[in-house]
Amino acid sequence: MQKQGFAEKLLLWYEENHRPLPWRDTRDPYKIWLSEIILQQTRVDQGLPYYQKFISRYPSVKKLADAPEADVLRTWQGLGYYSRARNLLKCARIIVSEYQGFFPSGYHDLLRLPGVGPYTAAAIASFAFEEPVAVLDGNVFRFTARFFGIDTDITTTQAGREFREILSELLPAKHSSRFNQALMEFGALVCTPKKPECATCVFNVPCFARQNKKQNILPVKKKAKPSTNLYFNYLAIRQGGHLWMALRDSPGIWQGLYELLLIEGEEKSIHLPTGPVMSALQPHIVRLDFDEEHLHILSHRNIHARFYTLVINDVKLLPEPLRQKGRFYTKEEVGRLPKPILIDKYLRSRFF
DNA sequence: CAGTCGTGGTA
DNA sequence: TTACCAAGACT
Repeated sequence: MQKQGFAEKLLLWYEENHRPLPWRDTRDPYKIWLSEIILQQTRVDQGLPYYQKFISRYPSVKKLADAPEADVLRTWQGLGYYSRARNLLKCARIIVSEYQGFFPSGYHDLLRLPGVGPYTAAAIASFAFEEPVAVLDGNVFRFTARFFGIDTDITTTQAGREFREILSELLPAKHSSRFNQALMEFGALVCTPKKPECATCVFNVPCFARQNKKQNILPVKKKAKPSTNLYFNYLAIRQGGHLWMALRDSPGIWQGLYELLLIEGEEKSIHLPTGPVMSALQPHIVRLDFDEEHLHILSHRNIHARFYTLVINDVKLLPEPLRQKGRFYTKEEVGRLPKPILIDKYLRSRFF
């Protein structure tokens, strides 16, 4: 199949079938950047409401740059991969302070921004500035691997070089932005991971995977290593109408979000957690309840969480463990804090 | 380079 | 139910 014929067929399909999305027909780098960060490892259906919220609360990069991190994380709450939100804010502040509020237009300058990797830099350079660079996301890798029958593991850097070379060659001189978006949309709607729509696919005749019935083999992707278990005992400590919460400030899961008092266990246990923290709290406990274990699944962790509700008496001097990291918050304050979805769901069922 | 980082949807 | 995985980036 000739290069020009391929591009023409793809663009024709795109005009007829693409989804109308708010960031699609704009050249506004702010909107394109925002949508691309939100859509990293995230489906359009899940990301769309967040995009609307962000545009509504932060209509410009300047407004975003002025926001406190906790507010940005609260807006991001529920989307996951929270480093994206922290880097989003970092990046906005750099755009304002070092670029006078205007995004750089070149791939290599964009690549230096926090949270902007090879994919996102190419997407912004292409969609906002019509730079003729190939945009390689999961959709493009999948379609390309199937169509050309490439069995290189797409998680390797070698695959990056190999696929980039093929797509750079395929990229038309004109309408490269449209071409890139079309290829991604095609992967998302037709050449899907499971049960691709080969019967109606406009490329089904020349497609290697279709010819060789290897739609389920390609693309080749290294398997994720199995999840490990974590055992979280959360203490919802209440005093009057207040609830004790603390910031997770160390790098790792849920950095920047707020949670209840966490006592991590080594293994599954039906017993009340023990240790110095519990000992310090013990004399102040007025009431104690607990409920069944919640299993919270992350991409690489299984969190077995058990929540304990403690009501403690109104002492002047807080027990030492409670003074160190967090403090008591009112219900209104708790509602505004960014929280892991696990914590948010628990509080909605038992606290609010 | 391998490990880390969320959440929700699908088969 | 289990496994996969979605418009990746960072360390």
